[in-house]
Amino acid sequence: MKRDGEVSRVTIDRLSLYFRELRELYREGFDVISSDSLGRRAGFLPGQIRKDLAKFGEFGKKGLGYNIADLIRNISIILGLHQRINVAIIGVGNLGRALAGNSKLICINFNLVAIFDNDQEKVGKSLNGIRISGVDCLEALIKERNIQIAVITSPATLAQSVANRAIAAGIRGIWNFAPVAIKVPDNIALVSEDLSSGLASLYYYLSKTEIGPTRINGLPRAK
Amino acid sequence: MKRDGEVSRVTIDRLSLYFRELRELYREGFDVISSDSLGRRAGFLPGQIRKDLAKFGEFGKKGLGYNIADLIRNISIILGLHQRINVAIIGVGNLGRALAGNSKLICINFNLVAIFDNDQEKVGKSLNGIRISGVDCLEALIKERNIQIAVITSPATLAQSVANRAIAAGIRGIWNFAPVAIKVPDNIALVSEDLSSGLASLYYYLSKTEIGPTRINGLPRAK
DNA sequence: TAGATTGTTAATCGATTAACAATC
DNA sequence: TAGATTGTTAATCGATTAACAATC
Repeated sequence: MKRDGEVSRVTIDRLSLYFRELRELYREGFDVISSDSLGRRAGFLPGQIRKDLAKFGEFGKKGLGYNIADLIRNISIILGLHQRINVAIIGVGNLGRALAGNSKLICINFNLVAIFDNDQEKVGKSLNGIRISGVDCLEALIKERNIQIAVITSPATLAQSVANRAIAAGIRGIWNFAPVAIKVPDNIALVSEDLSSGLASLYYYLSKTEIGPTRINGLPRAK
Repeated sequence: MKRDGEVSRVTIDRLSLYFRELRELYREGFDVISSDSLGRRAGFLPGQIRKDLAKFGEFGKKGLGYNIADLIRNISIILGLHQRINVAIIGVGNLGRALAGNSKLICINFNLVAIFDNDQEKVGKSLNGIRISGVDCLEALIKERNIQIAVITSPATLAQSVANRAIAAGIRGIWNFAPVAIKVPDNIALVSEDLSSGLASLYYYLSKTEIGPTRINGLPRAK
């Protein structure tokens, strides 16, 4: 998602982490927190938290800090989490299953209303109380159930065509987990999760700090 | 992972995306590619690709472009993907299962040598040919099998303690999928996947472009 | 050779950090 | 009041983009 131009993706990402930590603090019974303590718990500098929040309003009290319940409510409105958005999952592998049973994994309660798969063995069964439909019903159900976000957990080979069809049927956002770069028109929001890049950066880090006999004899390095 | 200081995490992430696209190009039978075409396919500006690669060496030929097979090999060495690193997965939910059956989802062939879960029902069964062990065996197996990376797919409540134990047992990197901020010593590489932030940014984008009756009456906006 | 494309430098842009006056 | 902590400005830092000479 490269459009927007107002508030950057990194800011929104951090906001969702503050949100997660604030809900945990709330659960633990705290009422108020300073940017300093929140930063220590969530792993950010206090100034960054204040700056991020200040982009949207004045939520704190000088000398006191932030009221946790209020801030949770406000971030929820900022991120638009209060919206009731219908979501479909396309592709019932283990990842699709993991996302379908969301509440523990994803700290956002999304409104899953359809699940699709090509496999006739799976069609008709249900997942978390929702019937799995054939991908041939994609367009019909997207329209019928007013689905706005498609979560793509299909194989990479099918991702682009499934995305095209979902967009043509009226979807407005795509959350792509298939390991492939999919293309969408400018007015469609696209977030691609790239599950392997995290692992790649671990490999990279480990190769640089490797000790002992397995030492990599280094590539030419810049500078 | 905030340490390092040489090449930034965003660069490494992009490198892993170039890698993925290059392998696809190779599969499609291409021999050579320019930064321009690669950029068009993977969604980056050609100059960015050249710049990223130039940090590690000179891999292209002026006037011609990059040899695909060579570049795949070189990026693989840069990222350290040629290392044989033993990996454990801790927590057998659907996400753990998805990652255990890696090859399609993750474009990196990691060397999974142990899987842990607390559930006695699961212990003893196998997943992708690997026996699930009780978490009580964590330290013993990490040492015995020389495991360097722990993938945490346990519930959030257990993540920190499991991380502490894995680190004490000698692990060097953690790939965390539990939705909680875990703390590790400076010499341990940590990559936390935050699965909900992508969804949050979709909600944010949709709330800003909402049309029709559901229009959000805006929060105060910066600037 | 002429056209294409790299590697790299310079210019721009944006994000993070430091610092502090305002104020609860 | 004194101490704490915000919101915000200014300084720093880093990343992206544009442009081009070198050269295949």
